[in-house]
Amino acid sequence: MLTVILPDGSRKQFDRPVSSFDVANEIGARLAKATVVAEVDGKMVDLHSPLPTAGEVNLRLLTKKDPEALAVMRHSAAHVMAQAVMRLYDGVQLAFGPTTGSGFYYDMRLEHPISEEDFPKIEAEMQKIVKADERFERRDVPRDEALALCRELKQDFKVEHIETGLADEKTLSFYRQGEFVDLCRGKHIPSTSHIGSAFKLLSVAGAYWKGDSDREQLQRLYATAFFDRAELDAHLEQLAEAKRRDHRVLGKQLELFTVSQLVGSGLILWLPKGAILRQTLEDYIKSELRKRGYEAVYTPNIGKVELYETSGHFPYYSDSQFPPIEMKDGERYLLKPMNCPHHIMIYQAKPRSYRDLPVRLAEFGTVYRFEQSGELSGMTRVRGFTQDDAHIFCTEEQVADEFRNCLEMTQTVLASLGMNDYRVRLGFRDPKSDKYVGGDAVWDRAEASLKAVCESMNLPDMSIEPGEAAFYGPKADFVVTDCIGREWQLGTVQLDYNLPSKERFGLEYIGADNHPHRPVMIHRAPLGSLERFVGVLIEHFAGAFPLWLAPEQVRVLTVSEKSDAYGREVEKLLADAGLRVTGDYRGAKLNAKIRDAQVQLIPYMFVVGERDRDNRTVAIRDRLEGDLKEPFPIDAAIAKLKEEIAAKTVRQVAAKQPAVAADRESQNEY
RNA sequence: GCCAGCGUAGCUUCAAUUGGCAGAGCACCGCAUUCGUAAUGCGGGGGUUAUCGGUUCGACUCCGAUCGCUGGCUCCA
Repeated sequence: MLTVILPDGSRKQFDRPVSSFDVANEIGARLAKATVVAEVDGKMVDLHSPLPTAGEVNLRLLTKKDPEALAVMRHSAAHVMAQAVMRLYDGVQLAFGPTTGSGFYYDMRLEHPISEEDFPKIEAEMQKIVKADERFERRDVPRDEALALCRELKQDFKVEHIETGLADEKTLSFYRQGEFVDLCRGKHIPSTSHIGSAFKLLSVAGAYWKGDSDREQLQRLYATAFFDRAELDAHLEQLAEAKRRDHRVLGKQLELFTVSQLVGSGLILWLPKGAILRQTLEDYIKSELRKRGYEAVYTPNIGKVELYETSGHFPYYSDSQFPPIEMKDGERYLLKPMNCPHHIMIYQAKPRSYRDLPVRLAEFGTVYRFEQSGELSGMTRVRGFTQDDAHIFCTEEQVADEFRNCLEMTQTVLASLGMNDYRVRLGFRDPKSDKYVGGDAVWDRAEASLKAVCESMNLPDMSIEPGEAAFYGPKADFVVTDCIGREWQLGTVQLDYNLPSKERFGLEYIGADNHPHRPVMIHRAPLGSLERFVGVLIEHFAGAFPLWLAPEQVRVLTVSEKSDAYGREVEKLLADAGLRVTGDYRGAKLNAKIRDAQVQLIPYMFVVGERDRDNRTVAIRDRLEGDLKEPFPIDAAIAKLKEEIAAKTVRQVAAKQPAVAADRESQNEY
């Protein structure tokens, strides 16, 4: 006797073997038809797989209204897409086909290079399979049988995967729909008709087998599916909208930055308006640094190769550096890829006492890294960038407080810009890799203290990720998502017991005991790189910056030439008050001037006509609120803006794109 | 670096029948208009169709190479 408990608490009893589908059918034929997948005691199961014959189970029947059901359907759609491709092209070898946060993909090998022109054909074939309403049938088989089956199907990747990735599995499951059979963990929808017609192939890309660039490159087909056409349309519209606020598009439109072929790829040229953004941010960071006891330093853009051999950067990252500049006498200089070795030289410029610590050396340091050409992207991935860098040299006892202060400063800075949507990633070493300097004991100590500090701070969405450490130490990265769903590391705080060590720079300070001791280093950059940060910031505000950051804060618009002289007077008063102001004195109509300023996302427009001239007032038009109606005396108008600037008020942040963001893979490929 | 796609005026707004005279809109410049909260009218300039080579009577269009960009993979101190 089986007792099934439904979410509403009601119970049903069965004395015959039943599946979740049978239970649904018992409740109602319509429910049975609408159910996509079931959850038994919290675990997802196929609708038609048998329930236990005795005892009690909690059963949830999931329909397309349940978000979990969507991922299951998309996974099934991935199978159907693979089936369609196999029908259209010969010799298809399947690799992995998981779902993602916003859709799914399938990696496969085939002779024919798939292009977007093939998408309609593939979609049409998928539609046929959906119409045929093929059932998804699961089969669990012992591993030797599974191997035999995959060999028979000539699926080399699946054979390899069973032999390596799934070496510990005793039985393996396959799913079949129609003629298509795939090694797969599941779960799946009952039959292909549940996919409906709201699916779309999105792009094709290369992807390495098992993510290994030394191995074969496969074709990856990206697609998405929804239960309703309207949801698909909304998703596609969101993608289009995200593209419109891409920092590369807005950067050009708003004249913030450019890249010149002649200067070189990945080298940002800051245009005057972009430079204002950057300067304003730098000034803000500088004021924070002063408050927090940092000292400013300046260091050159190159250093001898030996410096970076000692630090380890040169041997570890020689591939991603501009090659050394070689002098006639054999001296070699490197464009600096990091600021820390230079700052270490400053630390070492004189003997240090424990009384001096912590020493906090800050610099907006420009560094150069030769990123692979395929990686370059707008301002977010570049070959030359400036870090809001600083290095803290402190005693072991001071580490926790210093580290906490760095994290806290980063949080303060992000919060002041309305950037609340980020996650914190603790990058620890990968125990299997040998790319790290320093012994295990040092690393264990560093990771433990970093973890303890972070756990005491309630950081958002914190995760520990092995293999994400810097080669010299573990770190806490602040990771944000851009408008098309890509994650970027911005702020970072890194703990370093290695560069100070005897094997590297052998840093010392004299302790209270009059003996030399080894300091600990913290590397930190709240914004990370100015280039990347501004790129993300452009998308964060969709180009509509808060007043304190806006390159042009206010524009004076004259109603006609009759108010020209007064307009220029107002403009001068604003400029004298320290505001970034321009005036529009064209012969155009006011409506046209307003439209231009509005399109250029200017926070405030001061409209002046003859009435204003006579009353010494301005009519304020707020970018967000429109005409404020009541005219302001000039002084009051200036005071209003200065107040908003002083408070660094953030009035509006671009709407999030929920379907695009956080595209992390789910683990259902097997 | 790898896979795929795309390069037409300042513009990520785009057009140009099967290969047959490179064209609009916006922006820019000039003239007229003097206007009170999202585009005034008229006129004008602007192109070696990314670059180089090939096929052809003829190439924006077809083929090849190079450069650049885009999406993804790998990498990211």
